[in-house]
Amino acid sequence: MRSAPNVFPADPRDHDRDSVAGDRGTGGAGKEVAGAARPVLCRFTVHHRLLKPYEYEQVFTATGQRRVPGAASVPAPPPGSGYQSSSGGVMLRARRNGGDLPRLGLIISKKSIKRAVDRNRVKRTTRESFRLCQGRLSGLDVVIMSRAGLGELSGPALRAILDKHWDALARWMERWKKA
RNA sequence: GGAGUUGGCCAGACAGCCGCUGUUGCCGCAAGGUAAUAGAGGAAAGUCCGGGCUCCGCAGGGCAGGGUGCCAGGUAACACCUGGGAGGCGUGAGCCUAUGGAAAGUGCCACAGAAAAUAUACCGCCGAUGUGCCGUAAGGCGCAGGUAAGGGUGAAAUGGUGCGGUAAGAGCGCACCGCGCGACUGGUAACAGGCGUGGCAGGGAAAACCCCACCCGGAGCAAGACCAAAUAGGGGAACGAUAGUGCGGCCCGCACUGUUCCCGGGUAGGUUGCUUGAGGUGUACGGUGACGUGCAUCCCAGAUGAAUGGCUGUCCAUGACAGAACCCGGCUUAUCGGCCAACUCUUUUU
Repeated sequence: MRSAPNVFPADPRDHDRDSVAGDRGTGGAGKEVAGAARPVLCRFTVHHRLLKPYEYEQVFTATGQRRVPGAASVPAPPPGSGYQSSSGGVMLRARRNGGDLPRLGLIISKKSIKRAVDRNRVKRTTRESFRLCQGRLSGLDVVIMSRAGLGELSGPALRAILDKHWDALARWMERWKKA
């Protein structure tokens, strides 16, 4: 016993959300205008995260580092599909995942940042920065690792470091698209 | 007003925008969308105790090992809390105490000191008693010996003060204090009080072993339970007028191979355990109190590569220590600043 008129306008809205590059937000009703005015790109859900050890392993294999010797389940990547950089206590590794969504994984070790409060703060700041920059990082799996001393940085300082990383990564992605 | 003691409370506030996780409603086949709502702490920490819960096991007794240690109560339980006793600190409110036994035994106590435990004679005092010598004598000098008052050493040296006593001294005698023992009185008890009695038993350490009393199974949510690809391949059933191989001269038959189904197993992964609880708040009653009982009312984080955040503005005037991971009760440690209540001391005024 579902009301038929409600079904119809809900469908196109859903498609807008799913397609990342969708730029046709000009709907008819007032509610839909408010919904389209929101920056749709700045969400951060479960699908934006690396969840399984296998997914982390793919990134490490693509950047030429095999962490677990027995991880034979990861197929050998084509050359040039991975990217890595390191500066300011932040190590970044990335690979193309073949899809549109960017995905983020965090490895913040207890060894590098001692206090749980600092670890949580670094994770939150990194996620927030990734969330705001994800429009330039589509189709990438990114893993952020921490080095010692990262816990002493303030929020703005950490954000500046991450912005540099995102810039470099986006440039690398542009070059690959032209080639 | 100043100084302080105890107990309790808060842990920047507000607004806007963008995000995250759970729950509920609606929409959607689903993925998901949308609205509402909730979303770290007083210590969430250290993991030092005590429990619940789970599995192993079945715990009745003994041994070993470990824990606790004045008494009574509270509690699910405790090493916690409350009340009391004893000792100590403080003018006081109050605070502190690893607070059973060292005359059951074994062992230890550096240095110093004569001696560190059956006490002892280094200095000192005496030399009444016995005796040697000198002297007419009074007496003197010695020896045997007496002595624990005084000195010195030490953390600690056979209880302290006073009087008597003596050759000098000594619980040798006496008084008071301290100590031990005995019965009595008060108290549930720890203990206290006075009475009688004993001349006094000797330092520390039980966080050395030990003795006494009481208590204690082990491992922990990565506990455990369930679903279950792939791979390996165990068991059972059914199907075989007919297949293949082996046994056999042949048939029946037997063994293995076959197809289908079921069971078992449990890896990757997933679900659950997972938050309604020795729960909070209010109130009445009982109790000095910890707390208990009754009634009413509320639902108050539940992530799992791990949510509770970011930016901007205003104000107070710069916000410390710090982040749940099965859950409770405690302890300990870290901590910027502030508020409230009760009480104490002191100054001034009335």
